[in-house]
Amino acid sequence: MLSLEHLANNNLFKGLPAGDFDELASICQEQKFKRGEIIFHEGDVGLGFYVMISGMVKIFKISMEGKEQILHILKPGEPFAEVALFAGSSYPANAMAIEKSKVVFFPRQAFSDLISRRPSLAMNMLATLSFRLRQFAHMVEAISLKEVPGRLAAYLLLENKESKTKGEVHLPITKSQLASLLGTIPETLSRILAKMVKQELIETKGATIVILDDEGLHELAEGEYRLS
Amino acid sequence: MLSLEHLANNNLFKGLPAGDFDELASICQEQKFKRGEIIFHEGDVGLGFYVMISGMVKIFKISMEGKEQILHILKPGEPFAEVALFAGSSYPANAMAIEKSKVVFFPRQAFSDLISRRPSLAMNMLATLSFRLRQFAHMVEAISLKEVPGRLAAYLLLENKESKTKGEVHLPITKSQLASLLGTIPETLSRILAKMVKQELIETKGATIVILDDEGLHELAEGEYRLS
DNA sequence: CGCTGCGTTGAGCTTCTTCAACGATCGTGG
DNA sequence: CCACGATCGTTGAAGAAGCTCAACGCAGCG
Repeated sequence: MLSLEHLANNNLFKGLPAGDFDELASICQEQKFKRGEIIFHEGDVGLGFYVMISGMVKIFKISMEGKEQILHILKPGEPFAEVALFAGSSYPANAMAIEKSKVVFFPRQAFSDLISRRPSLAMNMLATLSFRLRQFAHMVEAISLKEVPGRLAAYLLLENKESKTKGEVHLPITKSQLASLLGTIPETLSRILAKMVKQELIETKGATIVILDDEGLHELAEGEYRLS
Repeated sequence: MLSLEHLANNNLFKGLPAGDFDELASICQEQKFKRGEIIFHEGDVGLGFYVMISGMVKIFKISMEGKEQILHILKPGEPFAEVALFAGSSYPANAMAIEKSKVVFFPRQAFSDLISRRPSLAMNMLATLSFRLRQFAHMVEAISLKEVPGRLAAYLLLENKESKTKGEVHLPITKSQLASLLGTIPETLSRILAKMVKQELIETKGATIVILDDEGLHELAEGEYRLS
């Protein structure tokens, strides 16, 4: 039996009767992954879904030529691979731990049973999926309609908004991974960071980025301005 | 009161007790839109969601410079704008009728009540959203990892698979709209179609495209081949 | 200490977009 | 029924953004 206190605060399980946690605990199992370990491949049969406990996981696609596009970076508390539960039965992308990670795995059938008995759980899951859809719509817009400087600016502003240290963004992932998340390659990202520094929009200290010109970044992100 | 026979066959409502249809009919309303009419704008408060009855609707984003990216093309039977029901309250993109269209509108609260009382409806909605997430993952992959010829080839093969007339694809939308759906512009699409014709992968007769080399298109779509 | 992965920079090239012009098609109103 | 305008589609030439390839510095870790 597994301690699921972490999960009680989780958005997905909010409002769930206490008794149900025991039932959940009896059907789920903890799994650990080392940095770089694959959790599942695209196309694998989806036997269940996961909730992050600690560490960090990336969901990504990879092309024939080896270029990678990260779809999500998952942090503690977030569920992933829920899609395989409700539509089709295979995972739509790959998942890899990008640091040592601990996750909880919920087998498909047992969870599906519970969800159909618990309207609040179903509603929470609907909210989760809807949120994901929003993120995806945003991602498609960014990749298709904005140039790399705009995407980077939007990313920095978003990270800054969610960070405690206003004005200083601590990149949670390597710059190579960030490039892949933004739909570009490390070389391009590096050049654009350099340009932003030269234009005094930001300063870089390794993995920390200091935001000097918040308004300038907003204009870049909105496409009102360019980094010529 | 509205006749909802069309909806009984709808995936979303499959398995719903007959009595619930009366309840649904009492809360929903029919709406008509002319070609080119806006159904809602991105950011509008989402008062409910829609199901297509007839016609065709596009969901799209638009950039500062006016470039458009189509996220979905909706055909009869498909629901849209469900996201606004469950997460946030605003529509995440714009919707426009691209032909004369009829839709049914379901107000938020009434539908939300019903869904929390009907597990099967909740499960169907989860399946719908999950399917959308898959589509989006696929779209991000295509736009980010494939070049335009690859995306076009993938589109043609998909349309052909879902069409009755094997080997002949009837484009359901204009080529300009198709360009926007594929994340490019009409000029580029036109040039690539011309190249594909020259390489005898396809033939074009207006809005009909004849597939001459199915395997060649597959190789293009998978990135194993290029249209040099 | 050396290896490996990360990050940076330069040069050249490919793909795609932009801008412009023009032909074809379609729907509509006279 | 024809004529007109609007939209759509095509093609050319030029330019820009980003990618590829290559080289190299650097840091962390075994």
